[in-house]
Amino acid sequence: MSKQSCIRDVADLNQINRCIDSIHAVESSILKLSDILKLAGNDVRLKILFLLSTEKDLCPCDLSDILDMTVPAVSQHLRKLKDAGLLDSRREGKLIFYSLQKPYDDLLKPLFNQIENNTIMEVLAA
Amino acid sequence: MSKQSCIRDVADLNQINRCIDSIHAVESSILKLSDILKLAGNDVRLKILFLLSTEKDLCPCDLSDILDMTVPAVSQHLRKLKDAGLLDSRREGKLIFYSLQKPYDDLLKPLFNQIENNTIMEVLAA
DNA sequence: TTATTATTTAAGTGATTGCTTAAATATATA
DNA sequence: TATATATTTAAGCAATCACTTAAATAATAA
Repeated sequence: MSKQSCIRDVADLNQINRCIDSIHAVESSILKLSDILKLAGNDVRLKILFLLSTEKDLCPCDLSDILDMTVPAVSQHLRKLKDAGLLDSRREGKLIFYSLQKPYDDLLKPLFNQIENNTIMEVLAA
Repeated sequence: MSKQSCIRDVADLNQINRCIDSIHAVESSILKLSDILKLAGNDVRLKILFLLSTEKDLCPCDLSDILDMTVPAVSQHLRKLKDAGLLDSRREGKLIFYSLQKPYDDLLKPLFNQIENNTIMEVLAA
């Protein structure tokens, strides 16, 4: 309540208060999820996540070849995903292999399913 | 094939080619989805989408009150979502009501379910 | 008409993004 | 050791983001 931005008397205060409560209840989940989606909301990173949802692991070098990008560019994306906890990494000699953390795999799976069935395009065509 | 960025002989060419093919097959879906996730990857917009997944519709004025934000700030977020086709709008007198387009509701629902059950936090705790 | 209200649009701004190139680090091999 | 390879880090930069404030539109009411 308090400072409303509009002075309409048509406002459904029930609805507004319900919404305020609803958002308040999930605030931290929303913040967490929006951080994850921000990372996934980049085509290069989404490709990396998509690939790692089926491949066991990949190194920056592989990804540079696959995505046809500069190695440092790939590395910086991997760093972001790693820092946010989406990826795991393990060293094997000169190579460093990145893999997708299970919980995030579960989280993103429904989206990737839509990609693989190409339902994304169909569903969003209308 | 062609220009590889690393000269390792350890590379699993089968894997790399499989990945290249796999990405190529879903390229346009990935681009589409990353655009959507980029929009959802902002806490204000994610809140708007979340609210509209349960509320029939809301006006900028409502959202300004609910989210405790300036009306123009809200309006500009709504514009982005509308431009991308995620939202519909209908005028009713002075008010303009925004609602979530069904296909996107379906797409986002699995994520919102995890939010409402607060499984997001639990699942991603480890 | 004029005034009020709801919304959008526009301009300005500081912060962030995603690349580039060059340099630094780490590991393996000769 | 010295050399080569894989990766990261750093600096620089144009582009984008998300807000702010002020002005413009649109619809209603006096």
